[in-house]
Formats: sequence, structure tokens, C-alpha cells
Amino acid sequence: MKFSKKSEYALRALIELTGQYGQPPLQRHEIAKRQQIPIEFLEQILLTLKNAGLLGSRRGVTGGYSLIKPPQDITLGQVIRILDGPLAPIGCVSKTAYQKCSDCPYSEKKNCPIQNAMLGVRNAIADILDNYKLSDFASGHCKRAHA
Amino acid sequence: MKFSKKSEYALRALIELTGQYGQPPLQRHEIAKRQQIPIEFLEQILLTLKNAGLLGSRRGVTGGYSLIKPPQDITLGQVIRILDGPLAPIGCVSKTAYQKCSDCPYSEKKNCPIQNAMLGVRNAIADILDNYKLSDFASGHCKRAHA
DNA sequence: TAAAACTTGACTAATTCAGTTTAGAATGAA
DNA sequence: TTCATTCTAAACTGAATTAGTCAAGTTTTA
Repeated sequence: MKFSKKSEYALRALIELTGQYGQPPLQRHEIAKRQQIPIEFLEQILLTLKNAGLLGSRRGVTGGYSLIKPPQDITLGQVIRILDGPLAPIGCVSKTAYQKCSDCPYSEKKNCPIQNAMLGVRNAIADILDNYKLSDFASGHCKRAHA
Repeated sequence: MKFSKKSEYALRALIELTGQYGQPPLQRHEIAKRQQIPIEFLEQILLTLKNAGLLGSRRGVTGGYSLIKPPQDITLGQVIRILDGPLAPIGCVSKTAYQKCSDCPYSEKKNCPIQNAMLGVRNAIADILDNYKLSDFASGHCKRAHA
């Protein structure tokens, strides 16, 4: 049940880019230095975030990466799904990437105990991460979903 | 952020063993058949649960596995931790297996945004799974932690 | 005593993780 | 124009994990 290093690095990079929002782009080596991330690995991650539509980039001497949307329009849930896939701890309770379980004897019926339990877990995780905005995240405010 | 097949099979095996609590032990092939789990893999899992103190076993013709404690004294959190390790999505917010992050620039200070966010996630997961008893689980009651 | 059952440990194929390497294409300052 | 700087893209790698499988036991009891 761990998030990958990719997700962690992505979030750390996004903290830097949030601080830079509205200003000139930030270069990968600057992000790598500030957050102590191996630069080649960071590159891969920034590319993924760019292809997912979160970042824009510019090449050349004054180039770099920048947020394409305001930080309050991006949630941690979005970021983590891009890098680690669905939040659900088991395929049959995922809302964004549902997968029927093949072997479970309860599969077709509605009363699968595992599904009951895991749906609760997936909702709890999503409630937090899908309501946690990059703006709150970067500023250190621990905004709770329903507190 | 997925639970492993081991955890899933363990929970499914424990549903069967909960139904059998107080009666003669259940044999691995019977569990494997009812829950459609590869028997050699199931064996490995039952052994792990036994070594963790959740199950007892008896060899020989009338042998099998059985719960060693009443089903209301075992939580899903316990089971999953045995097979998949800590529930926390990142080492530095685990209560049962804390690990300092080595590279995070916030490491020593108390205001790490990642820690803030991930601690919320770990607590939400633990609140559910550590309050979900095997007895509720097997009977299909969706007992919520604070609902 | 032999079949049924658990025990242990080694083995393996496939996938994922965490990066590294290499080669290239765009930009803009000199 | 040229050249250093920056991003782009894809292949590659070593280690670890996952999901099983296999083989060779030991124990129990009908």
C-alpha cells in the first residue's frame, strides 16, 4: 500500500512549480536541486505530467516547466492517479479504472465482504486526495475534506 | 496503492475460517476449493498467518487450520499488515513501521506538506481497517469506524 | 502402516521500481 | 550562423516484488 517514489517526487516538484506560478518557467535542474531529486528521473516525471496536461514547457535558454492551470484547480488525487494509477486498493472498487474480479466467488452478487470493506477504504482515500488542492498543499495548509 | 493478492486471499480464507470458528479445523484444500485459491499459494499464506499467531493447525487425517482467537478480536488491519506491511502510503507517516525520509528537504522540520497530506490518508485507512472486525467482515456487515 | 494433512525451503517467470543512458530537436543569445 | 542551453523521447538496466510452483519432508490417526 505504498505510493511510488514517482508520485512523491511529482508532488515535491509541484510544490516548487506552485511557488513559481505566474512567473517565468522553472528549470528542471533548479527543481532537482531544491528538492534533491535525481535529475534524469525527474525529467521522466515532468514529461509524464506534461503529457497529462498539467504542465507546459519551453525549450532553450530561458526555458523550463510551468503549471498550465491555477494551483487551486489541481488536486493531489489527480497527480497521484497519473503516476500510480487508481487509488482503489483493489480493482473492483475503483471508480476511475474499474476491473471485475475474475476469481472471487462473490463476484456477481452484491454482498462481497471484500468489496464492502475496500470500497470504504477507496472512498476515504479519494475524499482526502480529491479535495486536497495543490494551492493548499504547497502552502502547508492541511485542508481536511469534511472536518 | 493496491493490496496484494496475498492479502486478498488471506481475507477470503479467513471468511471461511470465521464461519468454522468453534468447530473442527478446516482443511486447506477445502478452503482452496471454496474460495478458488491456488492451493500451494494458499498454504504459504496460511503458514504466514499461523506464524503471526492468528491461526492454529493440526496435522494428520483430521487436521486443518482454525482461528486461534475469536473473530471479533481480529481486525482487517492486523491481517493486511501481516501480509502487506504497514498501511501508511509513505514510510514517514507509519505508526507501526516509521521510517525517516532520507532525501526530503523538509525532513527535520515539522511542516512537510507531503507528511501532512499522507498522514491524513494513513489515518483514514487505519481508522477503517483497524476497526473492521473479522466477525463483521465475514457476516457482511459494513461496520463503519465513525459513521 | 499408509494415506491424509501440514511444513519448509528453494525455485521461477513476469512485472514493477527506480533510475541511467543515449540520441535528438528546439530556442535564443553572441 | 553557431553554439550552449534546455527540453523530448525512447531504450536500457539492476534489483526487488509478485504470484505462484515444486520437491522433499514430518506428523498424525484411522
